[in-house]
Amino acid sequence: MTWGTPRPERADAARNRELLLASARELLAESGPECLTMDLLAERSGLGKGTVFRRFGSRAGIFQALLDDAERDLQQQVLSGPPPLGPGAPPVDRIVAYGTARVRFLAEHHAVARATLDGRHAAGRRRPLSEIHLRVLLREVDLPGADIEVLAGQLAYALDGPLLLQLFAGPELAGPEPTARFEAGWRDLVERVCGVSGR
Amino acid sequence: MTWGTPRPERADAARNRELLLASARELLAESGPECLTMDLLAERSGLGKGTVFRRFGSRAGIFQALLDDAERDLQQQVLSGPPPLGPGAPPVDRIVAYGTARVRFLAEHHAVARATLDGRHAAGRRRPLSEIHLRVLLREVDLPGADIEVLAGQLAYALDGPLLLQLFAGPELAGPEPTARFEAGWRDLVERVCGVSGR
DNA sequence: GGCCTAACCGGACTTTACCCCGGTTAAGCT
DNA sequence: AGCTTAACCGGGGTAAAGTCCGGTTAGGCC
Repeated sequence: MTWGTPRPERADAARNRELLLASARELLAESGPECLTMDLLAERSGLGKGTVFRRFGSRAGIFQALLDDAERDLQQQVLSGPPPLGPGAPPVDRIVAYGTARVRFLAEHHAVARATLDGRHAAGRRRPLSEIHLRVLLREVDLPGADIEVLAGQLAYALDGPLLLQLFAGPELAGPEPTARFEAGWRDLVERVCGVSGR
Repeated sequence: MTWGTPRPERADAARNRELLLASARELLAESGPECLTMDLLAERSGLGKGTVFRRFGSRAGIFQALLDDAERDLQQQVLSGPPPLGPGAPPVDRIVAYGTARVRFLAEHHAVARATLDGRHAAGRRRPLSEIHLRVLLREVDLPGADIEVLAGQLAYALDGPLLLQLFAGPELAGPEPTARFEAGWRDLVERVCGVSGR
């Protein structure tokens, strides 16, 4: 008898989870991440504050959950969408396509992404989705002597870091101009790292 | 008449600044970053809480100031130390050497670096020192068609990100084993990006 | 259907970052 | 030295995150 899932989530708990996420999205759309407080979220959802913390652990945890939810779409496209983002294209092309998609994703959700870092009890840093996908794709490229684990981490941060910094600095310069530059920069970086022969 | 420096820092203010940084270092050494509260720091320094906030703006600001101070040493070595970290070596060698130095720096100061991110009013994200140095050095390498600004940002985050994530996860696995792996990974990445011909 | 227990819920409580503003003092000029 | 003013200092006040524990309820088992 194996305990893969120690206990299924109770039905009311799951309902409250969805309710809280929905309220959070509402508040976020109305007045931005700054104004989303735990008390307000609890009141808006008609629940107690203890419940909010039980579900998400911390303020940052809420934003993390929101971001995870949004990321699932991207993940689906990567796993089973059309190439070159999905399976079927050469790995280097897929890596480049992933970067483009990721840049757009971050540009769209930068407010939430930023808020996941907030707070003293920040949601335990997890290895980002990007790193896992990159690791898989990099293995398919012929890279003799490379430490794939480390390289995947490096590229994942090379992708997210500068863009987020940019989005931190200027509130709303998420226009097409700078993001296009990041997309081109990513393509260039990947081709340098993988060599043009990898495709 | 130019106002390069709008006003020199008042003598008492400068004294208090040093006093506060010294107290902060003490508290940090005694009981770790978690226990450093603004009230405690003010009391320990014999100053008011308002003064602490005036100097540093926020809790994260204190850690930022501490980190800046430590970074100045590294900066000195880069600007005027012996090669290959300092001037006089081929640019690619200097970039590799910088990575090694940076990895060790982060491993040593990871607690403070992490705390820099804490708090809702995090110290306004600045472009890290790494990015500026890398930009200068990359310009000296022949990289046709590269967007140096973007590339410098990418490499700066490729250097800091994975290491910090690692240090976040495990409290004290800052041993030589993982850092050596990051150092090797950095060398490999730089050589791939710059081509072996760049040196 | 009734019981048992573990998980859940609420909301009062504590802690802590951050704000504010009246009183004080350093620095420069005459 | 005396004056002016801008900057500094103190510490009480506020808001919001995170904790705790007694009461409640869902879901499995007989």
